[in-house]
Amino acid sequence: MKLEQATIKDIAKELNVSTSTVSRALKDYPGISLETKRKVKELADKMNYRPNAIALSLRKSRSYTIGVIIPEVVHFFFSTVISGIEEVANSRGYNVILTQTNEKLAREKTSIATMLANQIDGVLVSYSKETTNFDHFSNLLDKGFPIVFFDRVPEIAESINVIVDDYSGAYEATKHLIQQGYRKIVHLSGPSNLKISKERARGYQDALINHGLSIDPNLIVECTKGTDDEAQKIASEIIDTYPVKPDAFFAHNDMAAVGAMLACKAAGLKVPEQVGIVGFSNWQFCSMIDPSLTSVAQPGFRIGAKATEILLDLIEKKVSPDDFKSSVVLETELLVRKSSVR
Amino acid sequence: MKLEQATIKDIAKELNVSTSTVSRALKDYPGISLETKRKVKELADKMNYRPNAIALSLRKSRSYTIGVIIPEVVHFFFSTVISGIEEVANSRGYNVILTQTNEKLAREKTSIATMLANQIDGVLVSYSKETTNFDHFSNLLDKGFPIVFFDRVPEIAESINVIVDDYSGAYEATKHLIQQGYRKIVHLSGPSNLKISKERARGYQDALINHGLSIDPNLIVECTKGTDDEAQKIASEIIDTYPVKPDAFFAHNDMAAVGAMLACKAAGLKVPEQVGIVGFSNWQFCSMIDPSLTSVAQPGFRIGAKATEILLDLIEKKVSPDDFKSSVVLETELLVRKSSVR
DNA sequence: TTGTACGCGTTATCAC
DNA sequence: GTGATAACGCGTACAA
Repeated sequence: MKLEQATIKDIAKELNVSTSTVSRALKDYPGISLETKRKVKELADKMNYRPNAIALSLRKSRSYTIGVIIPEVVHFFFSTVISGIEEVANSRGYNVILTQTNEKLAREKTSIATMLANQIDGVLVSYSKETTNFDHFSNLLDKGFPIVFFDRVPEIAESINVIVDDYSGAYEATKHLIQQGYRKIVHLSGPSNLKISKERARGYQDALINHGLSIDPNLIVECTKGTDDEAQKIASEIIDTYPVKPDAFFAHNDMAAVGAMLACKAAGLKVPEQVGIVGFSNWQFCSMIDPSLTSVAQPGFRIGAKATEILLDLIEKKVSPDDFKSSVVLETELLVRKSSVR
Repeated sequence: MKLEQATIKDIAKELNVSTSTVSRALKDYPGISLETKRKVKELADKMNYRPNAIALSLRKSRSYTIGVIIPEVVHFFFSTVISGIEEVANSRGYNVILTQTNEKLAREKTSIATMLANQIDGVLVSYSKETTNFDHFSNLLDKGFPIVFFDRVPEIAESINVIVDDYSGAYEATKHLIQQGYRKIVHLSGPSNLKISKERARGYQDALINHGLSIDPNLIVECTKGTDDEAQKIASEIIDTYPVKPDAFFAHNDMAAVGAMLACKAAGLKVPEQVGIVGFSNWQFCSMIDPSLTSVAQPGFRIGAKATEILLDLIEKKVSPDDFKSSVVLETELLVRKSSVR
């Protein structure tokens, strides 16, 4: 159990020098004889000495650890973001400590608390669906604690945000459907308290208007859960009961798009001949399903990487919070596949 | 930046008592007057005091943090495992620090090293595809450092392993194909240095033999990368060039199964009428593709949860390593869908 | 009932 | 060129 890691003290004792000498020798400080330096380094190597990061943290009040708070790990987009975070943090010598909130506000708060107790240097956050009040974040921001939000970002003045251009992603997707000749386009939207949902809906609406189509409020339906089952039910109902049959679905995520596709198949509607479908996020399965699903790709890895770079720069004072008055926006990319081309 | 967290010292000064008194009052130690206790707690509350976990770690040489080393985060199975780990660790008051190796041995070694420097109490490992030598783990095990392996486990005596019953999962999958009347069953296997690959291949072979079929070595093909592209190429080649046409594919993972499915479609073969297909892992997309994919479900969440329970029990000395002479094996479940039923 | 002193591992500061 | 000491925040054996 006890790892019995060698300490600077052990080396000092063995060599009959002081701990300070050892410390300096190891760090190539000036004013240490080459001879001593050599001996110390040699022994350190032999004893497999590794500085105790905890002791360093205590001394410097810096842990070289950042926290990550996300709603869910089992999620293609978020896991991709984590991958980007991991990559950058690792290459810059930081550890990543992770918690998922499972979309619970309470969990979000306790996570922050324990992370702070662990002296993390900063935190990356995508908040839970339950979160509507941001005091637990603003308190920290006011004290100058480094926080970078990504994807799900609060609409408060002090926050530093990294997001994708949901508006233009949705705009391009809708425009694509229109250009393919679809006219009655349903939008399966996300939870309306999330800014990303609003932006996607706005992009959808503007695309319609700019192409001379009118907005039919009946064709905008909220899918709160975002699962394929839920979307399938909703889409089936629209197909069965609406007087004017829709000829396309633009879903706020890929699961919902699949739900719509299944509903079409069940109703005997051919995709893409009769109904066009576009999703959002470009999950792995998009290219595997039949017909393959057109989707708006979000650069998850880059979001994670960018957010981490900013956070670490903040921590290391290479940039100031004032440099981020407006959100950092990364571009989406529409990947056209079979589900929307006729 | 500086969070200026209140310390025990601040409270002591404010109240004109010693730090030890404060410490004891906060922990309800005997021999503290109710009055003092009340005052201390009140002020601690007011100052929003949180014990500094780093200082505690240093003092107790216990960090209440466990490390997790996995090949990839963007992976349905592994992210599910992480979720299970997170859940249990969190509920028992431990932090989780995460690194992905991207299947690189070098990364695996440095990860372990930095985690140790951070005084983690134990580590959960699923090793990289490059790892063939386990000295960097056995060294630690020999010193009694708690490690629990999951999914990809080393075949060394001292290791504590949590795995799924790959053998029986593969056996059942193959048996199912046979019972559905398929006879020329191809096995798209995984990298042969992974034990899980060997076990799955063994289950496949035993099922054939026990049902009176012979094993054709030509029908066992290794897919090292495990991507759908790779599998598609391999499957196409088999379909095109083999004298005896295969009528089923049992793949070591779902991606490969999808590759096989695409290859069949490209060759004009109907699934499941002419060719049956079964995958492994039950990724989310299995139910979304058409035809839906029969797959062997691995209880990822439970693997993560179980491995973490064991690790924490080891750390807290509730169990001894000797209690785990043999691997902990969790059962798989064959989820029959359309791709294998005619 | 409370305070003093020390140690966990490291480094900055001052002294020799 | 090297050593002694204090400090980071906390818990605890020992004193009072």
